[in-house]
Amino acid sequence: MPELPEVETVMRGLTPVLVGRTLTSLTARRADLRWPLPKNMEKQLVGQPITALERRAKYILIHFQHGLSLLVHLGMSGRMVIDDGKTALEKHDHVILKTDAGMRVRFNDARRFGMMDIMETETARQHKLLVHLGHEPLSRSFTAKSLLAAIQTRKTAIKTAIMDQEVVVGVGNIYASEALFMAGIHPKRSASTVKQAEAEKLVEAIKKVLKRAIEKGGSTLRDYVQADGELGYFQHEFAVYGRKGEPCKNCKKPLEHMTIGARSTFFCVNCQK
DNA sequence: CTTTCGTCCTGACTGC
DNA sequence: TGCAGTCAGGACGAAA
Repeated sequence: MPELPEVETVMRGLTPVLVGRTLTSLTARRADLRWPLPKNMEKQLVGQPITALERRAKYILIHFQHGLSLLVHLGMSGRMVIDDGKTALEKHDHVILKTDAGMRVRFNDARRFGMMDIMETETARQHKLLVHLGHEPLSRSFTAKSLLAAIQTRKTAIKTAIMDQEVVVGVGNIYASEALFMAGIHPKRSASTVKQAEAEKLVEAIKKVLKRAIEKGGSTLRDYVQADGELGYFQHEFAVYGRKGEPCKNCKKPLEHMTIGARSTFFCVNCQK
């Protein structure tokens, strides 16, 4: 389940394989993922040098020299598998990229919640999927002040609010539970009731939780092509997520579970108010 | 405008 | 062991 740290890790792993290389082939093995794949992907991108990779929210942008960019979202089950192009393709390998260095990148996505699109690099920020995105959580612009401004009129649960990409991007279901636990805020609290001091703690917690996860991903990136060629899916140590009934690491009281906005939520009723 | 809910998809897991 | 049913989840888009 790729959240921001996973996407960041995948992007960092792809960078040395792709940047500075020329795309020698691109094969779309089906016409759609979540939505139809762009028309003539191959014609638009093959033969072009890749100049840079970038992450925005949970999207990866692959920039090409001729001014087009490939936008990729991993969805729920999307993976980027790097290999030398000599092994057999696997089930759910939907899009295959090859470079002039002989490396192959396979976009494998069992559930097909992922997506790809091609856009002009210059106007990428105006793309309908990117234009409404809120602050990057690890940027300086994401502060208690900016968070409060975004949520002070919102009556929805604070957990739902921080998962809203217009408020702050990249906080998915898992890290939302983790960050709220770290900040001592009950996930069901109305967002509008969050006070300045709590917002400060929450912003701090979101940054810390995400940074820690990226560092863990980073540690597995030393040899970015792992034995199985898979990038960036590392073991997490969660404080609350998936730990219903287990003792709170803080107070030992059994952790609780509830559904908020149709999403599984874990918290400590004693430590989070 | 805000908020909720349905939807897409398939593998993993549960219960009988 | 097999099968049916349930759950998981990002984010759009429709509905309330």
